[in-house]
Amino acid sequence: MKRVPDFTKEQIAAAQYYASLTPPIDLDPRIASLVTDLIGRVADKWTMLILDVLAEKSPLRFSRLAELVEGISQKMLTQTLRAMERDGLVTRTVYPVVPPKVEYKLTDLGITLGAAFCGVWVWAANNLDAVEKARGDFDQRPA
Amino acid sequence: MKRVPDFTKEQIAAAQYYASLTPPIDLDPRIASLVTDLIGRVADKWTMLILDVLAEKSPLRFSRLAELVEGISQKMLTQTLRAMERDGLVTRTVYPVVPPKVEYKLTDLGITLGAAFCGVWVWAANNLDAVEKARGDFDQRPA
DNA sequence: TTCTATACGCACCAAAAGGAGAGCGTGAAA
DNA sequence: TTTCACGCTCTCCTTTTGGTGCGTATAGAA
Repeated sequence: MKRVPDFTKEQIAAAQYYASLTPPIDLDPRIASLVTDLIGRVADKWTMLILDVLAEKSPLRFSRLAELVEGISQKMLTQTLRAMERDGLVTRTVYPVVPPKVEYKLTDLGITLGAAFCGVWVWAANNLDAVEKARGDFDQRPA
Repeated sequence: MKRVPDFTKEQIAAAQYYASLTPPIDLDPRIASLVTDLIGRVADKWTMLILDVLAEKSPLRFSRLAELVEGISQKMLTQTLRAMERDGLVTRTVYPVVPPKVEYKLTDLGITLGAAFCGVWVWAANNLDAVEKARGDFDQRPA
């Protein structure tokens, strides 16, 4: 995630090769659309970022999360955490003390999703320069 | 992607184990924020779906893409394709014929991004039931 | 001559996302 | 007695997103 695991280029290449060679298994279109929906839900900026900080440090209280997830508003934090809880990605534990104390923690499901996203973080970190260059070239181009 | 490659549970587990054990490499925060932005750009519903169909079939003309990416409007298709082109994920080739013919094709960069997202598709396909169950349980819970 | 196919750009509008800020309950500290 | 901490919720309000429909250029077919 923000910590980039040291997959070697060989490992990444192998994974890509693997994916490219695998014969397509076409899913039941009903399932495919459910998967698509789920991806839409889960491939969300704030979800990814929260997943990231919770993967690094867990459990975390609400206010601590608000500090660590840079730029998130209270509203979005609450909203996203609720959705993640509903999807079974985090647990929410309320301690009946005053002032209130609530702890958030990744479930096993959440951890595996974090691992799955890891590939995208790695890609982004590795290809940042390429993307920036592409953008520069594109913007330079005549209309 | 929509075709689910047959990673075994063991391979996925290995990848997760790998990611969990890797010591954190904290990035330059400036880079981290760029990566975050890039993720936000790229982890978009339509981008992922377009990436998906282009990974399966390429090159594709605009109107063919519009048919294959279910539910996308012309406007969103144009917009997303332009952004992807700018980011260096697809190439756009215009044939000066009439009626116009334009072909879109993934670049190498686009292909590797598709491979990176593959993990998320696999996760979604594998954990669809778990998520649905979690949602059911959550919705059943008393307020 | 009229019609069609193609890949858009543009203007308009409705809906949704998301930010800012106020309020709330309560026990302990000052 | 006032203040503060914490984790929210609720109410505005602005910004963004995204859909719809119309216009356009032009060679060839009918």
